[in-house]
Amino acid sequence: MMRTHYAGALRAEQIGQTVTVCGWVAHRRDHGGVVFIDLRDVEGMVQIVLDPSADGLEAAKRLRPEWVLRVTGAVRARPDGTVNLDLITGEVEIGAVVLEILAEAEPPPFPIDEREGAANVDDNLRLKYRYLDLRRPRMARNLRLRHQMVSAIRRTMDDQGFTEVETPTLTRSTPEGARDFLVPSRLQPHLFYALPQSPQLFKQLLMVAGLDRYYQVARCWRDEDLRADRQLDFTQLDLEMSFVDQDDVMTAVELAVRAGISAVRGVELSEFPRITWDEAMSRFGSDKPDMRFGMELHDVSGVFAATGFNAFKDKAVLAIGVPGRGDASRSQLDGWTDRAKALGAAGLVWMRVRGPVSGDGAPEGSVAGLESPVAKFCSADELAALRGAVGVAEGDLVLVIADADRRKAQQVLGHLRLDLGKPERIDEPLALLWVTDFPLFEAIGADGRPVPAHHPFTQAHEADWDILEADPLAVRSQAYDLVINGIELGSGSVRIHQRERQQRVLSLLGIGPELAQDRFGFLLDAFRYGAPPHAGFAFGIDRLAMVLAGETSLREVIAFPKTQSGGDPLTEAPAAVDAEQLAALSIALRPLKK
RNA sequence: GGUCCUGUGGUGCAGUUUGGAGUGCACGCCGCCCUGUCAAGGCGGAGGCCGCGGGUUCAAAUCCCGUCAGGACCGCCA
Repeated sequence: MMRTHYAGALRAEQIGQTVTVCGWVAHRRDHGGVVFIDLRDVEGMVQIVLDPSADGLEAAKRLRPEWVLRVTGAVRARPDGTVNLDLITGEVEIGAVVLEILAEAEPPPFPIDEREGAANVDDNLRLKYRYLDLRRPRMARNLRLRHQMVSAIRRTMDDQGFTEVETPTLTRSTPEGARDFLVPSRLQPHLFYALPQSPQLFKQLLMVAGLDRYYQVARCWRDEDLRADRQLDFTQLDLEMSFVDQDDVMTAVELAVRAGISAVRGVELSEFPRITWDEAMSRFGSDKPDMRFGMELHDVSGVFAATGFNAFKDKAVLAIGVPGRGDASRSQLDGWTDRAKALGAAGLVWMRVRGPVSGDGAPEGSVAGLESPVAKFCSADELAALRGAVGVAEGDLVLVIADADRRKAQQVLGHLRLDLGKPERIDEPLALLWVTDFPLFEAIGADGRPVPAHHPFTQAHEADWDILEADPLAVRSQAYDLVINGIELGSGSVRIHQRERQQRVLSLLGIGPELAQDRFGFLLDAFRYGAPPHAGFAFGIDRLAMVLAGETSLREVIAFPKTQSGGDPLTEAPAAVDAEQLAALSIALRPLKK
């Protein structure tokens, strides 16, 4: 047996025992006659003392940070006045009798401890030496937090009667909408597997198979550009249930998410509120609203219905009030205007609330107490009505976006709302909510076909099937998203389990019977044999862990993540392969375009 | 595909706006001293392709162009 105790787990109870611990040298403090070593292992740190008479004293003087040691000695209480309350093990120390060097170490390329000024190491360097980065408290803590969260979620799924089933990672393309990662087949040259964007079709087949309640902690792949909250490969809690409605799924998911949060935060959240997609867009300009703060959108189109101001005339005119930002500088205002334009708006109208609607106190040039470059184009009645609708007070700022396209105006203003109002911390407080009644289709594509908002297996509202072909954009779906602090955690839907309806939707999407049969005929075939009504959900394990860890990047909760350009500085993936490997796959590389 | 930020001894930064000697801070590293420290302390020392390439200039870490890498965002990701 290499050790008897974890170094970081020693407490006053062990005083008097002789123990053997193993770990890494965190610090060495050499006082000449006596040497202190902080020995770190997975549980924490403990102080090793080499007294002037100790056999290991000479060896201890050679020690450097990150050397690996095995130390045997007696746990003893620290002398009066030397207890270290900053250390959990700070009441005790080990008087070393045997000190064994298991491995020497070169100085690490960056500090392992996260003392002030050394916490922010370049991402590239951290990832190149990820095994050292993972020794640091932040990452060690995050990986454990993630495990505890997933562990609690798994227990909750088990308690609810779910069966975990693994599905293939070498499969064929699923119609999720993102680019597939392709894997060439050696046994069948010129054919390709695709890595799943989700186990969508397999879990529906498991419902046909009568499994009733399936879940999986599933690895998924999407070949799209990365973001702070998007990785090429990521993990979902994927689930599907038979003979259920939307509420049943939401309840099951909510239990799992709340258990995960409880496990790492120790808080029991109450039931998540639900709002419809239309309400989310109208009030927050986003289908994943951050509900931790107000600054809701106000539709003031009616106020300007007959305005003489052309920028507002015959447009959807939306406004938000920004509390206390009436003192924003011109360059800040210009910056937000640039942001609005970058997001596709024609411009941004700002108004400083400088005084009362009428009477004294309003500065020169203001109308209805509003100071703005465009105030002179609007009537006092219009601006007074605007103030009333937005509900601002003196010292506030009003931002107005006008656009012929109401959705675009909502989205732009929704972004500005986040830019100006989002709380600094990503994880406090926690505000989760359901967004329901997504439209079945989000737009009409360039080919004249509707574009699915979720995926083509999503059930429409029962009452809306009549207008599927006639007015597709008005069709509501039985699809629902879960949102945490303005981040989309996951989405799900009631599925179409009727073969005829499925073919209607596919045909509307321009996927004819032959193409449908070729791409997912196996699902349509399965529906011939008695498909139960079913519904499901999937949410991002990485994203939930990220928020609960208080991190703003997925990289901080993934052991070996990719950079923004999709590379791994540690393994240097992706990499070229041997000509022989390509030949075995019957693949020839074409020259890169300049 | 696009916009923006960053790149300076091993690490984290300042210096770049207004061109003038590789100047500075903290940590780390190496050596010596030191018996109660805990981010120990004291004394001494080493360490630089200012990401890379080109241009402007008498002179470039600093200005310009390109490029690479990392990051944030838009497009994309149902």
